[in-house]
Amino acid sequence: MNTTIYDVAREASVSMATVSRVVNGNPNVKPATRKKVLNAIERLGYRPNAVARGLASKKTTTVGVIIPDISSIFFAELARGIEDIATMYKYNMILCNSDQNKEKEIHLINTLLEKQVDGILFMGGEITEEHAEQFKQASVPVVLAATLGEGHDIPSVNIDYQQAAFDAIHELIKEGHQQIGFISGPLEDPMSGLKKFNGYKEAFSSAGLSVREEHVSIETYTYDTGLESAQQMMESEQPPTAFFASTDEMALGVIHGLQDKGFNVPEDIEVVGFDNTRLATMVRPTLTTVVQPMYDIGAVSMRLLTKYMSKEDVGEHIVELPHRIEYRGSTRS
Amino acid sequence: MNTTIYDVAREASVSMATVSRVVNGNPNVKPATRKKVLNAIERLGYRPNAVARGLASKKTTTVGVIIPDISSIFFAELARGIEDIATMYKYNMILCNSDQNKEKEIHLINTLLEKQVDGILFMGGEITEEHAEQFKQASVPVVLAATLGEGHDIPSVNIDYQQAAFDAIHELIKEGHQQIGFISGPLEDPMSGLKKFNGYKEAFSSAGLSVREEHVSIETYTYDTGLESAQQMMESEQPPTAFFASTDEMALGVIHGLQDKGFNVPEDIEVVGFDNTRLATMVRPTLTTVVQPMYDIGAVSMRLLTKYMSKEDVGEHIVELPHRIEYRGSTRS
DNA sequence: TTGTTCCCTTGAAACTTTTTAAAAAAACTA
DNA sequence: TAGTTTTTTTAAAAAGTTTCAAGGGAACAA
Repeated sequence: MNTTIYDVAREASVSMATVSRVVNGNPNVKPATRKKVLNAIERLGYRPNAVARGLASKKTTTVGVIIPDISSIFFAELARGIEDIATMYKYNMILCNSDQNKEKEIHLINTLLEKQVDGILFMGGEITEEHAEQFKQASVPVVLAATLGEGHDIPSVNIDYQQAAFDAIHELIKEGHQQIGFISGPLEDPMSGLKKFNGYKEAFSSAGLSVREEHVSIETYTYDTGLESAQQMMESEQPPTAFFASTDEMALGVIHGLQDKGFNVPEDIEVVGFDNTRLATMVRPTLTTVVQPMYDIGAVSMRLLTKYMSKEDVGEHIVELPHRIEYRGSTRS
Repeated sequence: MNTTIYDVAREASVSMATVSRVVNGNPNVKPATRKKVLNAIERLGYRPNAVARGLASKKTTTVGVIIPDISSIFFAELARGIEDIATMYKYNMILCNSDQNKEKEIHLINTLLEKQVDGILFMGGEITEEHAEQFKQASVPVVLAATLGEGHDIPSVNIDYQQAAFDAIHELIKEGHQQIGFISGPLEDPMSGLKKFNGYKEAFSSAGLSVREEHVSIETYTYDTGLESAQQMMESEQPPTAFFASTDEMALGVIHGLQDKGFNVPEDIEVVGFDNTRLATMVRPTLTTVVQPMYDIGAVSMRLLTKYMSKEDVGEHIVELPHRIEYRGSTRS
């Protein structure tokens, strides 16, 4: 049997309430008493029971984190940002993989609420009505990280994906490219898919160019897709002279697909990625990419959540972090 | 205020005990009563409070996972294996980053025990006396994943790192190499450092060769170190004709370092990595590497932990999973 | 038909460990 | 010495689980 606050109280001949005060650093304790209690704690090797504390105080100092896939380099980096800030504010995190599966997501939200987490940090694809409904009823704050909650007025931290994609494509067009391959996964993912595609289209139309359907690949967000799609597009009648990929991993695929077919990057064809994961410098040529500050998004969203949890005043609920383009070897400029 | 089991009891005009039985699937409840209770639960939108349940039952269905760095591609993959199995057995995981810092590790163990986790899955570098002491006093089972607990008799799941490194080096020697660069981080890390270095030395001595000091780089486990160390070694009087790197990330560094200096891989120089992370196929040439089944190590170790937690019989406490070499483009054979 | 036994359900109450509000005691001040 | 203030204690509350006992029938024997 573990020693409880009650044992400590007896050992120090005080009441449990006093022990509780000492443990929680409440200043209304006479120094002599505090010392007595501290000694007893030491002697008995007392370790407070956070579950009982949670029940009594209705605070668990634990947050729930729902993430599509922790083994993805992108989300892993985000998670690290989250955890660092959580630790800083003395929270622990229960981490759950959802695979962006709606059933799982809803189920996880419920599990986390049962466990009485003090807040939820959600990463995912689409936020449906049902999601929004769950969040509304949640009784604890919810923050979205790298996830768009458009039209649902849910606190979130993102960059402007459309603008970011626009900037990248715009830059390529400015360099003289007219045929630019767009390599992406499903558009149902608003952040990785739709927004970037919109940015792509916007850049084209604002330059008076029209999008060629055969230069748009909407498959899966994988290296292999990047590789295959790029090769396929190079077979088309009017092959692209540059590529934009939704993720760095896809961009690596594109580069290798091109190299395998004998093209030189960036001399023959330029390639731009998205995210600036560690992969970007682990490829030859190194990858020019749109910088999405993953770690910061995680950190900022967690910080936002801590504010909600301690009922601090929050300025803007919808945070948009800055983005930029990091020029490396896969482009000429 | 949330609805409690008490509210449900009143609504269904039964006692809390009966509600508890229904919620927990206890069969000793008349179907009619069960239905009444289920209806009441539905009507009130009752959601059991896992904290109260944890206090009463002394089980939290939560495990603690201590990991050096979740943003590392290697550990992220392991974590995914852990979480999948945890989910399968209805556990959640509290994930904590330790940065392999001993103070942090000890502190995290204590925090997790305070939170009354049902078990701990530990990943780290060295297991010191103090670690072993903590684990012994822990009152809940502890399993090491991809972490050596030599001499401490702690359950663990690993591959035979020394043998694996031996196999790789042995193979290179068999192909005629006599000068083989060894690129590693600190040897304090038993698994990534020491064991592999021992395998390297063993392979050399068993072939009657002697290790050249200038062909051994012990720096940090990073891409940049791989890159720089490889380049440096190529300057040495008798440059290596092959490289073995402790991690895939370092191996990528090696390959790019060599390529940047104008060497061809594998024609001029062969390179072998370790781990078989997703990186291995995201480089040109693709990377020949020792396969360490990260996902499986995570999954198996979590499964082992579930057995301990439910007091099942466990056969072998120290599990050693098989390894093999995956031949790809960075070697000639 | 009545009495006894046994099983199935159910409820009452104890228990889990801590926080916290209210009350009491102690210490200090004027 | 009365009045404050500070410190400490008492006891309730948090939301469940679990043990034990008892009620209600059913089945069976007499």
